[in-house]
Amino acid sequence: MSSTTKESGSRNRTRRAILDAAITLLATRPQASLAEVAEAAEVGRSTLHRYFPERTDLLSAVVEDSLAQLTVAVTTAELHRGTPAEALRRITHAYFELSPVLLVLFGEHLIDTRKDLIGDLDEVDAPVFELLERGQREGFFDNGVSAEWLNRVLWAVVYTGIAACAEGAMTRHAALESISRTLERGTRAE
Amino acid sequence: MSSTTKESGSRNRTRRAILDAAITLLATRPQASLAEVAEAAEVGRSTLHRYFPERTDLLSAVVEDSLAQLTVAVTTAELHRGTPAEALRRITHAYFELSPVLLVLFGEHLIDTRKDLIGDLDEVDAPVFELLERGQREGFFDNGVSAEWLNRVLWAVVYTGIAACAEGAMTRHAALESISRTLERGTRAE
DNA sequence: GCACTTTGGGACATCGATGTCCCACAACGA
DNA sequence: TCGTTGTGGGACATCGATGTCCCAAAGTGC
Repeated sequence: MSSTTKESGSRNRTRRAILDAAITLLATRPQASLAEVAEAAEVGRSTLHRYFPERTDLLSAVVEDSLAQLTVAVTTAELHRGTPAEALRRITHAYFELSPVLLVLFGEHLIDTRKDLIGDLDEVDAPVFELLERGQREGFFDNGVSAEWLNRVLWAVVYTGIAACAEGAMTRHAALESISRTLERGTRAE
Repeated sequence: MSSTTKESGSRNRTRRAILDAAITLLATRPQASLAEVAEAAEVGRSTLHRYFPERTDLLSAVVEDSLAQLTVAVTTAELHRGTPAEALRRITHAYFELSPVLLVLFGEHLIDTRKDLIGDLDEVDAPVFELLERGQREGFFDNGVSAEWLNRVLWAVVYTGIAACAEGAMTRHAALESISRTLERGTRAE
């Protein structure tokens, strides 16, 4: 509930630099060493250890920060507004823009570190879940599968687009278009 | 092109046991140690090293074996027969049954070891690609996205179902049903 | 039963990642 | 300017994973 409070200002900046670098790096290479993270953050290895004494401390902070960013995105999307189709498009877009965060959260390494944060993830995308259920009730989304399944598919398809971009197989625009199209068709009711 | 040829018979059995255990284990824990692999295969660590001197040797063999299994599955599915919808259902089913193999191939750790095997993967599911293109030509599958995209979505959705099963969130039957349903709707033309 | 093959496990060296400590130096604020 | 705060890098100990070697024991086929 508080991370950018207190502290000297320069401490906050350093902390953010480390976190940003870690998220970017761990998104593509979850097994990256702390030395690599420090280098990516343009920070000494001892400084990194000063902020995050152990590797798990860094991992936890990365996941927490990712969840925080995700929360902001979900909240901003105001999924209760407009038609389910429109809201789906908004959240899809929002997820896509959070590429590194998605990658970090989707990668399974968080399982190794903090089991308790998995529950937080469910909490964070509760609004998405509600959107999916609302869409099902209103006849927009497929009722033949569970809302949980739709949620999983949402994540998977967005992830696929991000991965395709990362490989250079598609442009961001093309990926976003394909994601939206496939999701709309795959999730809507007859 | 040859792996179960020659050799003493007991060597083949041991090799298979190691490979099977490795695929199963690495599917869920790509970073598992060689000691764990040996234990899972009920084999001494020195025996493991005798068959696969280095870790990369084991990883390569695992990927090669996975590709071989995938090849058999794709060939057996005879994707050129029947309607695209039927063929899609067959390959979906086949992929799903190969859960651990899919997990191993989908996990990115293969990228670290043998870049050259990625091309082999494209080669292996070339028939799937052809199916998707055929379906597009015949008006069964969505023409608004690329066949490559459809292929990625196919993998992603099957993977999602497998993951859901692994977490105990769904039964295998429910997962397979959801996968098929979502894929059919998500990929077909208007 | 005998010779050959295969196996299991211990002992050992090595390597990279991690974590700790310390100290000189730079940055910053009153 | 001076004291406080933050930083970078080196030295070091530790740990787990990896890889090598060897030998006694179990398994296999003739």
